[in-house]
Amino acid sequence: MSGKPISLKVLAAHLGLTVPTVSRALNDYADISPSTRERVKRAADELGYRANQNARRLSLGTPETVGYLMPRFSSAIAQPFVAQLLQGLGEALSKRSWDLLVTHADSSKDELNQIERMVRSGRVAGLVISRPLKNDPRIRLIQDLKCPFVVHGRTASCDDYAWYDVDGEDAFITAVNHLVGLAHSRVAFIGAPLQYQFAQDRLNGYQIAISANGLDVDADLIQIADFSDDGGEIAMNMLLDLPSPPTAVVCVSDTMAFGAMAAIRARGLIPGVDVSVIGYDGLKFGIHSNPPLTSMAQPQAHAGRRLGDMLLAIIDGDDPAKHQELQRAQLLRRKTDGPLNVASHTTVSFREEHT
Amino acid sequence: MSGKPISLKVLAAHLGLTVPTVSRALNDYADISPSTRERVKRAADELGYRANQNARRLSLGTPETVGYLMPRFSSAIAQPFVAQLLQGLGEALSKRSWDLLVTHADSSKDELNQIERMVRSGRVAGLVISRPLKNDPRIRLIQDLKCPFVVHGRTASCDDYAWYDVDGEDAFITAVNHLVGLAHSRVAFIGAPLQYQFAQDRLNGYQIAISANGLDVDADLIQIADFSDDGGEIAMNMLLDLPSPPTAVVCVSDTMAFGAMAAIRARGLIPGVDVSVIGYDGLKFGIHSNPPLTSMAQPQAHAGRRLGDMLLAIIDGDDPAKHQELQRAQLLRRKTDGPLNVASHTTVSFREEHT
DNA sequence: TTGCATTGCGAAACCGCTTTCGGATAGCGT
DNA sequence: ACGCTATCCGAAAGCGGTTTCGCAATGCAA
Repeated sequence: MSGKPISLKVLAAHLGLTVPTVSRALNDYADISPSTRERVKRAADELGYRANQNARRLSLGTPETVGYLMPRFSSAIAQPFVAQLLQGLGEALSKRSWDLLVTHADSSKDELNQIERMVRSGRVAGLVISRPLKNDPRIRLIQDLKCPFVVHGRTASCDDYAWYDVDGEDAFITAVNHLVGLAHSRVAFIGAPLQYQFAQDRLNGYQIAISANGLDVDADLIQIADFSDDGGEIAMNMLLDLPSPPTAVVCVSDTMAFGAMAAIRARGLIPGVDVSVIGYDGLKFGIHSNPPLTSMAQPQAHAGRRLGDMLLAIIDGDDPAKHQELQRAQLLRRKTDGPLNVASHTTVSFREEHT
Repeated sequence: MSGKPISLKVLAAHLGLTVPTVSRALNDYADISPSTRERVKRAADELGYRANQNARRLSLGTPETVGYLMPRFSSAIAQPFVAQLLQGLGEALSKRSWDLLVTHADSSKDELNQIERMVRSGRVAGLVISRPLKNDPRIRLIQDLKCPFVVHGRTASCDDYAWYDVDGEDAFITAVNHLVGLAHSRVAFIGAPLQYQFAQDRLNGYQIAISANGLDVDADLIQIADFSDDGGEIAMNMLLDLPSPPTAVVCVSDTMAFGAMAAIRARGLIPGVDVSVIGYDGLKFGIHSNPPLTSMAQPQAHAGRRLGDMLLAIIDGDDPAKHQELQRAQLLRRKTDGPLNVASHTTVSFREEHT
């Protein structure tokens, strides 16, 4: 079980057979007698033979590997989903013993170069990308390269490729409806730059739900900021400085929601009492925030598994357009969604009159 | 720039040269005239030639790839460091355009099988593993396989291989000293199962510091639990149920500390006021916990970079034993380390007298 | 016994690239 | 004119597998 890898050649010599025969025996070809097939397999086991994958893949013409491009984060806090996604992806791929290659790029340009190299050099048979922009250059490039891929998320036009996404529009309708049901009428939105499609989808859901509930879509209540906790904090401060501040806010991510809560607490207000907050991601950490964050939850490991399965199917020849999955997010109630607090509402109005 | 990859053969035909000549031109061999070398490189650029890596690696005899084994987590909350570590690893490897393979195993047995397959099949030229046990079977296996590797962490005897670790003993001495400096005399320890070397190291630091400060090492104040937030909560409850509970506690991870804080708050006590808490990891999220968690911080991306550099050096032939790095953790003060609170101390004593 | 299909394996070619080796051409001195 | 050394490139072999093809040995029927 130790030492240097053993090649097919020495295995064959050991058995008194030729290399191709042993190869076919191991791969269950019909033209090898059952007896020698068994003999070969037993010997392979005993010697601990493992086919050299570089040779095998060269011959097969496929790398049996897919690549994952780690998203470039503005804030380190946003990364917890990566490990779970990778785990799910790995599970799906390991069913066929494919490999998972992970890369990270510092700039968008780097990223495009990396993609081009990975596929043209035959390193990967498919790609998974996360968090696409509305019009994502990576997708165009990968399509040009005719490389199978799946997108974790969607772009503005997403009819001709495979994707797995959580329905952000639906989730924000759910979130807003929930808050309106708690008697809130001034519900704000804290979003990320709209170049990200997910940011746009969630904003759409927000606006749809606001209108559907007979409320006004007040542009002041829509704050777009950096996709980070700091961004959330800044956005929330803008909202609280409004003449007529919101009594509830929905945020495009838990991370931004954490920042928003910091801003709320900094003014002596209590998230979930004075201002309700709903995040998005359902991070486990939310249990430990102050107070525990209500959020729209989504299963990341499941996303990884689905993405892996879809990609393999497409590599096998499936039509990518047939593989489009929209998952619904679940409202995960913790402690930051509360009924409209009339007292703090008037306090706010009071403050408003004196500024 | 599009379509199917272009092979060396068609490049050569395009140039009216032979395959080996083109290959050597691209690889800067001296026996190729500068003029044809330039001509070849220009043509390669224009046609977007990329050497097929499977072929190249087969010929070279090295996969130019290293593998990372994702740790198996008892709790999904424990994963945030993975993304940063991978990012750092990727950076180090990309300097030589090596690849990073990531795998995940469900069981320890699976993990050993995966390791064995990865190295014997020539998929990776080296391995990185995280969080070793005191006597980790993975390390023995990898050594048997004669595969270069680096460990993120250490085992009980760690003289003969390469590792990068944060000095947990030192960190806990720092943490305990800090708390004692705040007048705490009953400082507890919340730890993970001692099969993990890091858990042992941190416990050692705790015990050393307690003794060095002239305090008694009280076995009741040492709680070992599952390495998760729930574990931390259970452990803290045990401590608070003690006849004479601690006024401060150090935890082997931020995650466990979050759980501990939940237990503290559940009793109407305030972390950092009634009971001080110091975590370990310095997670960004700690800013948003209730209250913000004081922690022993360590830079994970830096760890990844160093691990990558070390592994490459070892693959190049360096003596693994020469590559052993101990990083110091920094005390990151936030809000859970406070001076001994006499009021709550007596409250506790009061409670104690009446049970 | 001959004839014919089956069975079971070896021979050869190939995947795309690298590297060693040898030979043709050019450049130089004499 | 000759020989000699450099210079530059082509020929061939090899990395470790897979796959197509063909042939020898066996089985069976006639």
